[in-house]
Amino acid sequence: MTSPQFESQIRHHLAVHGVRYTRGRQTVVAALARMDGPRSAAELYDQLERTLPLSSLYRSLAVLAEAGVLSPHHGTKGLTRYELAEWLMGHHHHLVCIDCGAVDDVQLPPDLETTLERLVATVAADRFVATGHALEIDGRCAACA
Amino acid sequence: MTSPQFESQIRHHLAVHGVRYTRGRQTVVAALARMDGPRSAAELYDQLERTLPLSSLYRSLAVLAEAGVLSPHHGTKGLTRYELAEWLMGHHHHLVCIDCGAVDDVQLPPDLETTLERLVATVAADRFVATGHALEIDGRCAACA
DNA sequence: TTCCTTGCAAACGATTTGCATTGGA
DNA sequence: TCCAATGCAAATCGTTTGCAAGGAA
Repeated sequence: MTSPQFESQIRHHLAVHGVRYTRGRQTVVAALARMDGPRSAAELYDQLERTLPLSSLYRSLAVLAEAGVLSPHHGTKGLTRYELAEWLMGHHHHLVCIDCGAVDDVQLPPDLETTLERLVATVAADRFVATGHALEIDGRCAACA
Repeated sequence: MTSPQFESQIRHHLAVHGVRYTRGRQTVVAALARMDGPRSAAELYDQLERTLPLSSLYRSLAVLAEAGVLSPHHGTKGLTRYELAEWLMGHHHHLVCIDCGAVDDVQLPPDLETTLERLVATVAADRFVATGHALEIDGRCAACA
């Protein structure tokens, strides 16, 4: 199912947060771990061959996101897609193809990530308490260029 | 209503695109021009004191976005917020409140924007033809902090 | 006239919730 | 045991659409 290392990290994380890791929730996490990008409730529903009711799916996604295991990603058409949180997947940014819509992950070289973090801190400064950031780079992927 | 310079630029842009600049559409643009960040249909509806029916509002937003006068921004809670396109507003980034979902515009100081552009160019490098970028800074706004 | 736009209400699709039942610590 | 999780169906909420009436060219 889920890669074993995620399995134990998540189990521990949820235990600490007093959240049960039930079969339904494990199923959702396992499905997402198999994916190569964020997925919506409907997409997971299909992927799981409709064995898990949509309402349960939504509830699992909400609980797991609340617990910090998943992070929601709001995309086109009002769909919310979820992916494993950054502490599991690693901090990354997105390359979004303006032609085909494909989303690729990019990890910045440490020095650039540091630069970006300093930049964010400077900008947020007094008017805002920054807790995170996301850089989206728009352009054309190799296939579309 | 709308700052006169926007008024004429938009009017010309729409004429070129064969799209009428009706009173309803002018109202929507004027309302957005007064805002300091992207706004959803519901927010504009309230701002306009419910004088403009929601369905008309949605239709105006769709037409104006399609014509390139507005750009949509998909945010928390499945809401789509719109703002004047960058060719009108100038390039900027967003501060997004993770509690209330409010979105504020930030313009980076020129040196930081330059830094960011260099960073983007470096990252995109060979695998991607970058045409733009968007930095989202997540955190808590003054009201929610 | 001939399109395009508007308003109202009904329709939609994604997500949430009430409630009775099941399951896990 | 006992509270949390689940499933189903009904309810919500943002958004879209059908249709008839109101402009503008």
